[in-house]
Amino acid sequence: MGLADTFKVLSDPLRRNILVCLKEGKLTAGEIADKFNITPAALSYHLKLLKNADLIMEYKLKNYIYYELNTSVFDELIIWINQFGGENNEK
Amino acid sequence: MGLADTFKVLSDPLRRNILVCLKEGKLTAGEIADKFNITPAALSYHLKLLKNADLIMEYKLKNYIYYELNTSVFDELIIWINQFGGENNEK
DNA sequence: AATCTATTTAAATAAAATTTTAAATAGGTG
DNA sequence: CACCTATTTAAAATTTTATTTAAATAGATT
Repeated sequence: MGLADTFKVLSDPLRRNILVCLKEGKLTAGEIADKFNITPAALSYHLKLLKNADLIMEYKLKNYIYYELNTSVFDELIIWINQFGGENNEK
Repeated sequence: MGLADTFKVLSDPLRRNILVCLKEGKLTAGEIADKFNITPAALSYHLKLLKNADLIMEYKLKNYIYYELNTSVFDELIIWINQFGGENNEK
């Protein structure tokens, strides 16, 4: 829950790819697991990290758990990066 | 040497702080080690990772090794982040 | 040349992150 | 209610990453 967690969570390629998948819309844990070659338990671990870092949100429906993107945390990240001179990011 | 390495390298707080230090200008390995409570060998390890990820450059002068920032790699990072909707980053 | 200073490299160790396996939970369905 | 499906949790095993310790390198100083 902070910049440090955001960077840490984004350092894993699988977790970044999960976020990319979720751009299209919400998915259940099972649907995400199908897209990647990973066991449900391992996926659950990554989803928990993403959720703790506020990069995704979850809600239950029937006996599924849906996950969806939460992009608001990226703002903090951009601010950190921009301290190194964000002049070239206009376009 | 790619987006994956950039994220991985930035996931460590010490390494991020080293980059922040280097905003002010170049520093020798020793000067950096003084700013943080870390042994020269451990620092050297982190500097190597930062260098491999193209986040810093080094050059030798006398028997010192100077390190300086290379911010160009951040562009790639911004592009990745902006796929999630960079509308709010105008200001 | 001998030695000192700054730094790196290598090997061993320690710590942290990830995966696996097995068991638990919780909500639908027959 | 007994059972199936989706998912999580917990503990152990594995893998990856970081630190320590000791030795090596390279250039400066005497």
